Amino acid sequence: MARPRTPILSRAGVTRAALAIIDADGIDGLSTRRLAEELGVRAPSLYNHFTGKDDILDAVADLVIEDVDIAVFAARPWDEALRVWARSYRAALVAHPNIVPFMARGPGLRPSGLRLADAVYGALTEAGWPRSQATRIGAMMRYLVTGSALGSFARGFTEDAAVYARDYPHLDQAHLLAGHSSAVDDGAFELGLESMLDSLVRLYPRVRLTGR
Amino acid sequence: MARPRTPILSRAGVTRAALAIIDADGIDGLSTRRLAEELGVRAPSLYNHFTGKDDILDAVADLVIEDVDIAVFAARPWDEALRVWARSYRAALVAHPNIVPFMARGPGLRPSGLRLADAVYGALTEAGWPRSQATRIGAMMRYLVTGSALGSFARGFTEDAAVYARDYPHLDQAHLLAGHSSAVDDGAFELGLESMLDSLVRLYPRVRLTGR
DNA sequence: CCAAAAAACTATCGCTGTTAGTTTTCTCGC
DNA sequence: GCGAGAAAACTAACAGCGATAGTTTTTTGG
Repeated sequence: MARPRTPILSRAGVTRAALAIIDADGIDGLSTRRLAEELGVRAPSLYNHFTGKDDILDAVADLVIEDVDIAVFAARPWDEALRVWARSYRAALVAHPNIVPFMARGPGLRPSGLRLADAVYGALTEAGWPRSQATRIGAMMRYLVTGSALGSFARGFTEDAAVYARDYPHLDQAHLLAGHSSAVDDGAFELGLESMLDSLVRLYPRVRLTGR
Repeated sequence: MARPRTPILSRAGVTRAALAIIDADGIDGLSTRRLAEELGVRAPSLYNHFTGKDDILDAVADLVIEDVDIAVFAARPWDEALRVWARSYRAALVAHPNIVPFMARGPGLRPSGLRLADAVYGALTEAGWPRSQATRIGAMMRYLVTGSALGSFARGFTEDAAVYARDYPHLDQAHLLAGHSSAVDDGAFELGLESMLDSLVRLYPRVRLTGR
């Protein structure tokens, strides 16, 4: 087959198919050949639409981030908006957990990531936060969101509980139930989120417009 | 060469060499052949000491985590110990940033990771925190530490500032200087750490021994 | 209408992690 | 002290990976 009358591939279609594979089989399940096959095409054809695999993964990351609610910054006070935004950010990542390690690794210059940073920073400075603090706050919340989306704490405790109990006396059944892992991540995220917001609200009057 | 009179490889030696490669060239720079060459050996010999590449990476992760100070939990009050531990945890990761994405990805059952979890959980419950809260607190702090160690926020803004300025009006020079990135990460981490500790100290009297 | 770009292809490259099977050396039980 | 078996290196090889070069056909634009 040479060039078809109507194109088989498109960036959007390839990106959606890649996300579906990643959701189903993890990031290692995505190979260019597998992706191409799913799309009824041979692997090198992908290079007519993407510069390489990283380009595809960047597009997938952007697709996931598009679901984050940044409009809330225009509609609510800064603290309330931060809460809504952080929860929506986390929800978008948790919906596609297998892509998170890639997003955590190569952060840089994806358009939707920059849109996120710009929205948070703009809203905070507009509310009167000093610029340096606004940067820190955005970064701090990002750490919590990505950290909890990686879901790193409780996962892995799935095996036989007795194995651990012998060597690590304080870790008991509560930790070891695989079913509890997402509840732990949820609770830890909410605890962190409210702790941060609490401190920020308390800090706000002292810092507003004073340039720190 | 068949079996040598004195073994060339050891788990510790391979692990150290692997960490050195990762520190120098990132996680993608580590291949079994490259690692073997560095050790004066052929790649398959590694499989006499490790079950596979993941086994090597697990060992590297353990090696890095060994530097985290968990003894402090026996010597200081819980809140002060948490602060020291979190900073030491972060410092250990920041010293080897290239391994962090791997550690964030596969968290599970590495011995030193479990030792960490056990120490935090034990110290907090001993101080009177309810078990469920102790779990959440440990996870929450882990999110902050790993998130900030990924250093994901400011990195990537290294290119020409003008490119961004056009599309993202709120992101200005302050963000774009590559040299500022680690300062941002430091500041955001400290802000998050103190926010969390502040809230926990405030929560403590209400929650102690009451079972939440 | 023709040249150039676009979008598919085949063939292939070098690299990866890993396995199989071989050889030699060390270690341990009798 | 010796024989069996484990241990630790090796060579050879496999399948799969991302990516490139070059080909063919179709669409598009001046």
